[in-house]
Amino acid sequence: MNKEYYAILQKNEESDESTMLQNKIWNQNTIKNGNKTLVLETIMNHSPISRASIADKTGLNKGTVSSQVSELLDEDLIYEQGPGKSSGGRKPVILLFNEVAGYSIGIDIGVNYIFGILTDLKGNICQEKSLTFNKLSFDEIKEKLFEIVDCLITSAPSSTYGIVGIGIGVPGATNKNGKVLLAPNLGWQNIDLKTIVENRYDCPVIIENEANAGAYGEKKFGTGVDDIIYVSIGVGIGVGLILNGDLYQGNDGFSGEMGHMTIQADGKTCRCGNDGCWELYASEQALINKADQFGLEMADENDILQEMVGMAEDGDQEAINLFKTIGDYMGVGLINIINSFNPQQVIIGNRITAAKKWVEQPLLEKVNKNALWFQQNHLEINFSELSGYTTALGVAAFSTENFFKIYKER
Amino acid sequence: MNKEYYAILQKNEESDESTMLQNKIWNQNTIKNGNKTLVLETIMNHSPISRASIADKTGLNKGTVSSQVSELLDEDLIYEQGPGKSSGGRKPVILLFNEVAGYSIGIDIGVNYIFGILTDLKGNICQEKSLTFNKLSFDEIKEKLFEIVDCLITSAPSSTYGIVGIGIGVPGATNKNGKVLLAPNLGWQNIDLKTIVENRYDCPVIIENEANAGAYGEKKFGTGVDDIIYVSIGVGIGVGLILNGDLYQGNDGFSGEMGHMTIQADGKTCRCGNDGCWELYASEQALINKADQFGLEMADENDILQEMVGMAEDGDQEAINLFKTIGDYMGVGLINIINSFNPQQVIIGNRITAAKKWVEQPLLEKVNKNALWFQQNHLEINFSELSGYTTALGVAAFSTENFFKIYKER
DNA sequence: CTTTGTTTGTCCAGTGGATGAACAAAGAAT
DNA sequence: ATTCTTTGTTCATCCACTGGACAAACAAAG
Repeated sequence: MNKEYYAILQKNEESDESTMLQNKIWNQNTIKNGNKTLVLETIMNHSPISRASIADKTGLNKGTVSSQVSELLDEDLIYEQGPGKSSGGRKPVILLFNEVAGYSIGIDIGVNYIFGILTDLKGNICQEKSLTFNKLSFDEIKEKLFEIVDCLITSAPSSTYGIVGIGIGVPGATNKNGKVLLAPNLGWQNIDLKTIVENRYDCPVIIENEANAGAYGEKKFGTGVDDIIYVSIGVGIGVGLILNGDLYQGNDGFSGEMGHMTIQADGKTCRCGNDGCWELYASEQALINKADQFGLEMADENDILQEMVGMAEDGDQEAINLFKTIGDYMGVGLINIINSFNPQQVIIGNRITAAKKWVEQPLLEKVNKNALWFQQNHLEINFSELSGYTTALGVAAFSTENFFKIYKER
Repeated sequence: MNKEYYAILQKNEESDESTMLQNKIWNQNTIKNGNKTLVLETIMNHSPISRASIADKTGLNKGTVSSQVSELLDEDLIYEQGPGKSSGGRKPVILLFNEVAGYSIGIDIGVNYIFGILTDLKGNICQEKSLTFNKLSFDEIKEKLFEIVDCLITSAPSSTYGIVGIGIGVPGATNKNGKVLLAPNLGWQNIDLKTIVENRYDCPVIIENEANAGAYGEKKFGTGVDDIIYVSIGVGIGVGLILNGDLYQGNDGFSGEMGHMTIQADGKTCRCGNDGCWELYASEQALINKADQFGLEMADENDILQEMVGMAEDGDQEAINLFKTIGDYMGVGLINIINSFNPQQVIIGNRITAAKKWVEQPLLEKVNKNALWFQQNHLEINFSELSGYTTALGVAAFSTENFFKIYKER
């Protein structure tokens, strides 16, 4: 099987040499766009705010701010709310970010569901739509996907910029060109999803791994710190890395495959060919492997977690102990992550959050006891609070960000 | 012992809140400095080069290039070599980077040695000086350090900018303010090395962890790819991370403590308190722990590696097998690193390179067999070829870079 | 109600840097 | 010897920011 994958991925070599990046030169345009972006960001982050306060906060000249604000008003990215409270002089004119100047679509494709949201430019959810399925082919899933996107597009209010982008998160490895190289749990291999979707809809499309999207979502809508590790634990384990404030994707886009990190060198062999992989001990796989001990040998793999949570809720001590063991092993992998990255925040997301009640304590105890002391100084370990929305919000935010990036570089 | 460390590090909390970064505004000065730097970098990377070629390559206007070149000549950062070969018209004037306009000092402080180099602005080594010692106090080491720096400064030819900076690499955890928080093998705790050195010499001082410095050295003087993991294996294991072309230091500067990554969850307990740490199996510690089996129980810890290498050289099968086992375990940790970071290059450095002959094959086999296939597509695994110079070159390059950074922001 | 001082936002001449075109110098090709 | 190329400088022009002047709007004090 591995050889097969290798062949698929080899085929996928694309000559990236063409991207010989032109050294960026600096001219009046650079400075104008830079300052315009600065003004826009100041308004986004500090509204309600007046022209005078922007000048004060950024250090820009009042005249400069005035002219940039005037252009932003023309472009409908901001609007004037009216006079604010005076502080002893002329009343300021309050400026606000016009978050409904455009809309973004975020799609989370799971193993047995598709979940889509429509957000405004600030990330507020305006509409959501989901459906579940079971073992569909790619073409069938594609139809479902189109159905959801169509529905979300239709529901979007009319706006200056319309749908600024579609972001799609998938449970698998994606490359920088928007191809899904491998999504084992969906049975996808080497699918050029970006092109397929872009051909149907007339807007930029971004394809991203589910854990990376989740990490970005947590960065955008969480506490906003700069070094965040998002650990997505479901049937497998994927990790999204926000380092120095940016998503780190790796040389080919395959970073964060920490489910296949060895934590038990002489342990059982994983389907990936390695021994003692973390996800054998700390993901749903650990539950699935013990399913028969709980009389669940006939259940669908996708249901076992829920069944076990039910049993634990009912006080089944064996189920609770199994969760405790899993929490302990989760801790082992998290220690590796913490010692490697010295992050400010580790966020655990995806389906395992359903078992938070039983895994959290053992996990925290393990980390607390065994991670290097100085790593724990400014460290937070949380379970995701965006619940099922993390991935969809993340990819939607990706698309919005991309829209502004294009705007900035114009 | 851990509690003790904790206290030390707790005390070290400094209010970083003051660093409320003023949003950077864009004005004519930004654009001028930006273009000037662009011209300088083009000359550094593509010399010999003429004004016309610079304009061509960068996209800048010929007039702009001319005026920037004129300033750079005034500042002595470049010089005119004379006329070059004509390609059918007027002969170009060849410009070259003036690498001897200043000098940088790089110091590598090891467990039982200090090694210092003097480099020009391009990183060419002009002078080196080293000495070894055994179990000295900090104050004694400090004196030795000053002695070496004094000697290097004296040996520097006179130049426009003189000594542009001193970089020091230490085997321990450093924070962003140049304090050595913890260097267990030197017995140092919470030492403000940067201030101490800066008070004696009138130039910027940079303190960096030895593995981070090594990573930077490999980036600067190696193939120059963007995602490099430098694995420094000596008595412990430290890792330096170059991600997206920049050093990643972590939230507090403690990234890369992968020596304490669990690879055997039920393994032996490490001095750090965790179980099954990588460095117990894949560093000199694995040798030291078996020293008595080879009749080396009386040897100094620092000499055991060399002794064992000698035995292996002489064909001692048991020693060779031990190295093979270590190579195999090195592979286990490298797999974790590769699956986590999807790097382009992994470089193994520090003392273990002495055993390359025996550890390399087992290591490569292990990685080849057990790392995810698609991670191996564009992956290189090398042993450092800068040998003992890696760390010193890295910190010297840090200092040079810092000089140019200050120059740019001026 | 009037006066005074403050705050907000606009306007405009001035400054600094990039640009394009013209130009001179120097050399190759025919 | 003539023509075409290439290189590097000069200069008028353009463009964005800056600082200061200014008017409008307002609060507070008398």
